[in-house]
Amino acid sequence: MDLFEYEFFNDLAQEEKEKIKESAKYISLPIGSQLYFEGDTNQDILFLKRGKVKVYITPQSIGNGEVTLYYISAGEQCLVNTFSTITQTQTLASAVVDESIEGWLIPRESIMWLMNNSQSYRDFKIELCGQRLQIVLDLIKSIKFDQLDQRLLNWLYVQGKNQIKITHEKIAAILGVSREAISRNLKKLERAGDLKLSRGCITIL
Amino acid sequence: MDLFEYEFFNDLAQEEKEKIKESAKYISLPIGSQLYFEGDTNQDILFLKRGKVKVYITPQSIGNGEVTLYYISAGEQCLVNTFSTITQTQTLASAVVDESIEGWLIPRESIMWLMNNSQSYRDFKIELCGQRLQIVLDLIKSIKFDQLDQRLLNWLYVQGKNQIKITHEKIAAILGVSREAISRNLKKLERAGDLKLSRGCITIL
DNA sequence: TCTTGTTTGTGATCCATATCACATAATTTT
DNA sequence: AAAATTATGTGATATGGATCACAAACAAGA
Repeated sequence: MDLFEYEFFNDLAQEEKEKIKESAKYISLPIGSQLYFEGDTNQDILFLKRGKVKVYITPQSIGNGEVTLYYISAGEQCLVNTFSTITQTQTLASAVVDESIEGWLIPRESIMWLMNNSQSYRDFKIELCGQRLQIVLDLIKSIKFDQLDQRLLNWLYVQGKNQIKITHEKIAAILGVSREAISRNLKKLERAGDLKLSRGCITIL
Repeated sequence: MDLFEYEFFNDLAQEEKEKIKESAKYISLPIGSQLYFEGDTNQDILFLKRGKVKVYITPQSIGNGEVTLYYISAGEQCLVNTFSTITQTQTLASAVVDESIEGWLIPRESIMWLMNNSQSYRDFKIELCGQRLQIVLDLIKSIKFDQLDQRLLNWLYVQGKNQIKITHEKIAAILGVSREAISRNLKKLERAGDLKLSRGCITIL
C-alpha cells in the first residue's frame, strides 16, 4: 500500500500530495516496539502501511492489568494518536506494535493542513472516530454486563478463523482478566465439545 | 445563553449566522424526557442552552442495569448525537433529560455546512470529541480496575459540593451497581467519619 | 394523625473472578 | 538427552458485589 492509496488523497492537487509525502518519515518497526505510553504527547500521526498496532489502557494507579481497546491495521489511523497530535494533549492510552509494521509518520503541521483543506480527510477522520467510539462503548458494555464465558466466545468468534494461534496468557491480557480464568473457561468449552485445545493453539469445531 | 454565544459562530458572516438560526428549532423539555434511545438515528444536533442531559448505555441483550457515560450542560453538545447525525448511523447510547432543558435543534444540513465551512466549529467538535473520549476511557479504567469504594469516593469528590442531594438509588444507576452496594459503602464511609448521611442527602465532612 | 409510598439499613446467600500454589506437559536451548 | 523455559491444568481460598428478603425510618397526602 502506498501513501497515496489512502482515499483522502484524491481531492488534493499533485503538488499538495508531494508536499505531504516529503514531510512524512517512513518507518519500520519490529513487534513489541512501544509507539507511545499513556501520557506522552504525540507530534506525528502514524499512517499504517503494513502490520498491526495494539492500543490499550492500564490502571491509573500503579498496579497490574491491561485492557486492549482496539487494533490498527493497514489503511487505518489511531484515534488516540490523532487527538494527542492535533490538540497537543497527553495520549489517553498506550500503543505497542503487535505485528511488525511499516508506515509513515506525518508531522502535525501536515495533519493540520489536511484537516483544514481536505474534506475527504475530515470525512475519513469522522468515520474513524465513529468506529472507535463504537468499539470503546461496546467494550464498556461487555466489561460491565457480560460474563467472561460470553466475552471469550465473542472474542473467538471475532477472530474469524478455525485455528487461532495464541496463548491463554495473551487472551487474558486482551480481555483484561487472569490467565487462570481463561484456561478454565476454555477447558469448559473444550469439554462441551466446542473446541480443541493444544499448546499455543485453539481449534474451533 | 443565546445561540450566537457559542464561540464558533464568531467566524461566520451575519447572514450565515441568521441562516443557521432560522433552521434551528427552539425546544424546551422537562426532566425525564427521552431524547433518543440507543439505535435511533438522529436528524438534528442539540445545542444546549440550559439544563442537563444524561447519556448512558444499557446491556445489549435485554437485562437490567445501566452506566452513565457523561452529562451535557449548557454550551456543550453530545458526541453520540453528533456522530449519529453526521454519519446517519444508529446512536451508540441513549440520552435522557436530567435537569429540564432549553436549547436548539440544529438540522443535519446546517451541521454539515458548519463542518465544511467553519474552522471554529471543527475545532469545537475536535475538542468535544477529545473530552468525551477521555471520559469514556477513564470510565473503562474505573469500571475495570477500581473497586466500588474508590469509584464512589471519586464520584462524591467530583460533585464539588459538601451537600449532595441525591438518593442511593440514583448513584447506583450512575455507577451501574446495585443500590445495596452503594448504601453499604456509604455507611462504611460514615462510620469512618468521612461523611454524614440523611434521607436524600449526603454531607461531606 | 393515620396511611401509604419512598428511602435506607442490614443479614444471608450466591457466584464469578482473583490470587496463590503447585503439578504436569510441551518446547527450546545447551 | 538433559536442563531450562514456557504453557497449561487445577485445587483451595478469598473477596466484592449481586440478589433476595425484610425491617425500620422518614416524608407526604388524605
